[in-house]
Order: sequence, then structure tokens, then C-alpha cells
Amino acid sequence: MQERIDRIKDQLHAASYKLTPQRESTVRVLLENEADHLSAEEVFLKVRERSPEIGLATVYRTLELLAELKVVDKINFGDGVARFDLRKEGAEHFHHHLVCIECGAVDEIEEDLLGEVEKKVERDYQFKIMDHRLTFHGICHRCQK
Amino acid sequence: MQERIDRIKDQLHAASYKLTPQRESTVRVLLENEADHLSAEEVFLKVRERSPEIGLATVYRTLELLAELKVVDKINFGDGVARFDLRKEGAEHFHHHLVCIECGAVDEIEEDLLGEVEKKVERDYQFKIMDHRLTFHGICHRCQK
DNA sequence: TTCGATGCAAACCATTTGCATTAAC
DNA sequence: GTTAATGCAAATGGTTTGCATCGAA
Repeated sequence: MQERIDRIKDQLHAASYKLTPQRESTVRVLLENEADHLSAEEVFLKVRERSPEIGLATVYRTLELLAELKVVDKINFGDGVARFDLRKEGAEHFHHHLVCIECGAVDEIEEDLLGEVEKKVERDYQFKIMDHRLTFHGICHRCQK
Repeated sequence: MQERIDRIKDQLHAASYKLTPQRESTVRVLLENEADHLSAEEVFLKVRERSPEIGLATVYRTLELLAELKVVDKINFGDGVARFDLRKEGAEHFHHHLVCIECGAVDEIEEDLLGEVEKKVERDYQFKIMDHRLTFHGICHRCQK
């Protein structure tokens, strides 16, 4: 935990930003809720439990900054709110998501399923792929029962 | 052109909706700009050239309705506006997109690249896939020169 | 002391909604 | 005539911004 924070601190410094207490609180919330896909508002509420004086705008600015540094991915499942998802360290790609249309749960797929597909796309469309976003919509294993 | 409109008219009737002049104008704009991915606002502006009395809310309501009937797909490339994309007739899946991070162009991939991947996901994650969204971000063939 | 970071409130902007009016069958 | 559809304006809600203040090197 601490070492991941240190790593993020380094990334911030490398881009000449500081790890302020507010930013650290925000990062901690993200780390503690790594399995979820929190919205800015949700992050804000959790951060405020620990640092009641923090402002919503600061959370937005911090999340924006972390997205810029590729510490988090900003994702949008079409419900009108941006959600934030910590990247696995060293991951160069966005991971994939399974969105359940019954219960709304969002599960993750860590493995990269698109290796072959990307080769084909780069070849057939002369498109240099930098990143991808893949989401499946359907019924999760829990709701199938 | 006219026959596609008739087909959409049938779809509306099947769900007991009418093809009003406003809805028809909206559909025509979508058909005439099939290669683009227009936002509601952009659709509105183009519709208004032909039917100046139309209201923005009506365009929103029509696009919502068409999305519900799966005539169009509502997509979100992360820029804060929803965009609307006509489905190919008979297509059961959303098609894929190539978003250029240089020039912003959005190209389409019509073929379904995910057949194998979906089989694997359904098997390994016990997830019943109903639809998918796949977007690649990178440099388009035009910008590579 | 200087400049980035913060908190607050106001501004923004895409989208939705309430409601009175209109139009289609 | 009844009910759905429309237009307008106001409301909503997530996000951003202006600005005065604060804090760390």
C-alpha cells in the first residue's frame, strides 16, 4: 500500500506536481476501493470521511491529474457519470469490463484479450493503436441463477 | 433511402409510435450523415435547416426513442457528449470504432472482430454477452503521414 | 516570498422535464 | 374526441472555473 503511494508520489514529482495531503487521501481511497469503479462524487464522499475539509473541486482536479499521468483511467459506462479505475502498475492497456444489465455490477477482465485482434486492425486499417476500450454488456454469473 | 425510412416507420409502428414529420426529419439527417457520429446538438442544427420550428427537446426525445428501438446506437467517446450512430440494418452488434487522437476522426469497423473473444469470455467468466463496445484509440492512417 | 494547490461559490453545458398547446387517427 | 407528440422554458446534475486564500520549498 505505502509503496504504491510512494510510486505515485514519484510519478507526480517526475511531472513536477506534489503529493499534497488532499491528493494522498484521494489516492488512498482509490487504492482501498480498487475493485470498484467510483465516480468523482463517490470518491469525494469517501475522502471527506477522512479529510472533512476537502473540496469537491479538489477531488475533480486530482482525478483529472491522475488520469493525465495514467495512474487512473477515466471511464464512462453511459450512465452520465465518469468513473475512475486504477491502472495495474505497469499495465499499458486499459483493462476490459463486464457490465451486468440486470444488477449493474461491473466486473473486470485483467487479461488482454485483444492481441490478435489488434494486430489485424493495425494491418487492415493502417491504424496505430495506442489504447483500447472494451466493454461487454450482458448478464453476470450471479444474475443467471 | 425512402425504403429505409419506411422500414424505420414500420419499427416505430410495431412499438406503437408514429413517424411524425419531426421524427422523419431527424431520421433523414441521420441517414444523410451516416458516416459521421453526430451529437444531439449537431443533429438538431441540421434538422432545423429543414424544419426550423423543431425544438431541441424533440430531437433529444426522438434520438432516445430510436436508441430504444435499436435503430441507432448511443455512444460516448469520453468528450462529454453523446453521439448517435445508425445501426446497419439487421446488425445485432454495435460496430467498432477507431478514434484518432491526433485529428479526432472516428472511423468505423463494420466486421465483427470479437467472435472468438466472446466465446472465451462467456466460457471463462460465465457471462452472457448481449452486446459489446470496442474502441481503439491511436493514430489514423491519414495522420501517420 | 513565490507559485502551485485549495476551498468555495458561481458558472457551464448537455440533457431532462413540466406543462400548455397541437395534431393525428 | 382522445391520446400521443411537440415546443418552450425552466430545472437538473455532473463538471469546471474564477478568485481569494493558504502552504510548502
